[in-house]
Amino acid sequence: MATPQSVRYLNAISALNALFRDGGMSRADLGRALGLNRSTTGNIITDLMAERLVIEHAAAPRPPDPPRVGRPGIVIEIDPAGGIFIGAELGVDRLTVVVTDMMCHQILRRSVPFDAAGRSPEMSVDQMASLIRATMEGIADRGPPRGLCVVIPALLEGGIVRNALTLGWRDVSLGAMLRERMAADLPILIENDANALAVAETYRGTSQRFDVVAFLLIENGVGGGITVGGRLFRGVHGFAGEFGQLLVGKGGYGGGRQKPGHLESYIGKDALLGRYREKGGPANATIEDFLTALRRGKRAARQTVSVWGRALARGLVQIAAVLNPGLIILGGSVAPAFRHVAKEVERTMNRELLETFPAPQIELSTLGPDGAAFGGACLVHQRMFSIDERRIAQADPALTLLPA
Amino acid sequence: MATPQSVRYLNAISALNALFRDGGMSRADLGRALGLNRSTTGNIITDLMAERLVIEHAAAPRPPDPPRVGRPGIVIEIDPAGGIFIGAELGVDRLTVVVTDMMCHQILRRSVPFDAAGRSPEMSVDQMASLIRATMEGIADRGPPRGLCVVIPALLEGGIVRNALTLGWRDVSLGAMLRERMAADLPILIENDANALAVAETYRGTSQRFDVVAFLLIENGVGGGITVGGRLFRGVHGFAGEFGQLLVGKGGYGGGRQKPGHLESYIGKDALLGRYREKGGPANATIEDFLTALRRGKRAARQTVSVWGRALARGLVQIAAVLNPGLIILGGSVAPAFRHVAKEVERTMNRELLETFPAPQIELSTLGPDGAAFGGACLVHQRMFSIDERRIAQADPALTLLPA
DNA sequence: ACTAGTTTGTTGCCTTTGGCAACAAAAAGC
DNA sequence: GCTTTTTGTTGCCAAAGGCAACAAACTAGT
Repeated sequence: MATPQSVRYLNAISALNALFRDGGMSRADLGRALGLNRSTTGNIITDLMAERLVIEHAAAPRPPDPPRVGRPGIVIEIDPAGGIFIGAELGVDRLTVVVTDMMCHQILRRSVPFDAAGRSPEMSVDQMASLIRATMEGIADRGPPRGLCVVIPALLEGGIVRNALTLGWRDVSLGAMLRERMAADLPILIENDANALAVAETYRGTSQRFDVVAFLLIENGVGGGITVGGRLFRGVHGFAGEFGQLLVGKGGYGGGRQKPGHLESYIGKDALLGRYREKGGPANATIEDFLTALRRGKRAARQTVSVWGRALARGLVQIAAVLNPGLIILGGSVAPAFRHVAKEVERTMNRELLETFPAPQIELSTLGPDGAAFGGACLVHQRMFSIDERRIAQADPALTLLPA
Repeated sequence: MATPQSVRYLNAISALNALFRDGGMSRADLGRALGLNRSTTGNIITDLMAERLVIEHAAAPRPPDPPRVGRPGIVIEIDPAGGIFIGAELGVDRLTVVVTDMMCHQILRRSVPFDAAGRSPEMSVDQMASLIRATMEGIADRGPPRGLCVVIPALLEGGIVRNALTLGWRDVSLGAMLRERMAADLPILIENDANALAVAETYRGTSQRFDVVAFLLIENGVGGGITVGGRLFRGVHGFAGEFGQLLVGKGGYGGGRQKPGHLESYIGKDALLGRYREKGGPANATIEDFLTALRRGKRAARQTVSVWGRALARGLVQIAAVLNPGLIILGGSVAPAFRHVAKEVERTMNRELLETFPAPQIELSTLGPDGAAFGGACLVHQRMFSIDERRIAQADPALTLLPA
């Protein structure tokens, strides 16, 4: 169902996105960009200002690079103090909170060491909640929190942690636990780490160069996320993009927890280091040691990375064949090894794919260790800037977020 | 940009879809289903009747099963004579045309033998065009043609046939050729056969039981199509779902054209029959012969299908891991072999996928040899019943299709 | 310095759309 | 036959966008 009010909602969201994407501009320019009348645009801006979503740029900057004739417009921009978005990552050994402003620029981060194995889920969530609260203190001037997204390395199903191998959690009602501990009107999302990173990447390269992008996260385990038009593709149960389960052979080097044949057991950290040892690498080498050895051209590392690259290429071919993405981004602590096999991997992909089939571009993630938490903030931001089908059906003119 | 007229467009499309999905009903019932006022619903129906899209059911049927008190409503339904949709398949050895009514029910089909190898693309398209024209004769009483979709076993890119191995076509501007030969105002689509079959399946089981469905087409080559919410997922270049390129091993039984390791070279018809011969099957066995031998429990066939099933299972695992579909449908002339390995395949999938990962349901396609052409008709139908973003931006109140 | 020309933001009026209330019509139940 | 219930239609209202007009603010040229 749509009502005359739905039109305003749709146009307001479009206006907000145009300002987010293309930066501040005058009402007249915005109207032209959206194909709306100046008067209509003016009304929309009035509404958005009432919601503290946009603001008139105080000191109108005087240098119009191509000198434009006529009365200069008042620049409208996303209100930097219109609110904040909070992303929080609950990792195996670290809690990280990232706060972004309305432009989704990071304005604050906190990170503390953490030992998931040593405490119950309840205690972990308590610690996370107090870290979030502590982080929010002192930035009340940036406006109200518009939402929170907790990111966790786990298979999720509707706010419930089905299985978090690295944390040792099973069937934990994380959503309900967070709801109890946070303000009642705060929208709360929960997301898988690979998915959050995938969204973070589309926010980084704001250009959104490709409609379909796959993100491959290579740590101990191997996960992934798929974005279509910048939004997550989740599959029926939310498990799409679990690339670790791709079959790339019959064996693998998993340490028992991983299934033989899985991409995970070929290119994951455990597998890589296991094979490294086998080839003569030091017994207790870390991934950083391995990468250093690679840069120095050590033989054991070179041999190891070559096998690693072949398995990776096979996995990437599978992803390309199914999704036809424009870009595949590699992330996680193991991903930097790709530099040393890039040419080989690309050659393999072009060989294995049909000649008429365009192979995707492969890139390394440029996100740092806060990437997942930042992705969480992006997800809440995205939610606010996206059209909510349910809102179209309402005659409610308020543009505020729905409760989670 | 949205205007007050966009609201009418959105609501009219919703009404049309409700009538298509749930069958005829009164204005009052429709209004309740959509959450719209009775008066608004009445206005929308007036508009739709003017477009010959819906009609008042002539003889109001008198048996209200749960006897309802009050004035009985006039049943509104999709106008069966409101127009026709044409799907046409250009196969290797057959031309098929299927015509459906506004409810997307097949009302006519024609199929003639054809020899693609023996003639130029121009001649082939000529023959197809005259078959379509001949089919349309004599059904003018069903209303105007609302669109045509030509289905072809090829890699397509924006109306251009990039590569049709089985037809021997390369870089043929099929779209332009059809445009020349058909009425200027007829919307024309061109689609890959596997994609058309995928859409046909979602139209068959109108229930649309799952949001994400993968269709695997197993003929000589192996292709596929992916639907999300009933609509095709195409990837950046329109090549998503090219499952034939999945890597399931190192060898395979391709006849030179197929690449080693590809799913295609393991489970395609050529590969299957090649392996069948190797295991002692008759030298010139057809796929039908093979399936008969299977039903009769012949040893060579049983051994062959067992290997075939293992490769298939590996391919299905890849699809499940990437897409997390609720259902994978197997189609094509080789698909019936699945019955003999169903249990084994499902066991393998459950073994290879993580326990928390829900394996998709696997089913055999129930579409007959006209399935692809029918899918073409479905695609045009779907196009008319879907919201066109471009239309929202227009203040044009007419609901007719855009030119292709 | 001054005028002409251009662009901006706002205001009033019109059209389209959906919601609401009222009404006659048509059926069931008593 | 009368009451009750439901349907489809008809005015009237509010909300939204388009259009035209206007004052304001700035550039360019004289």
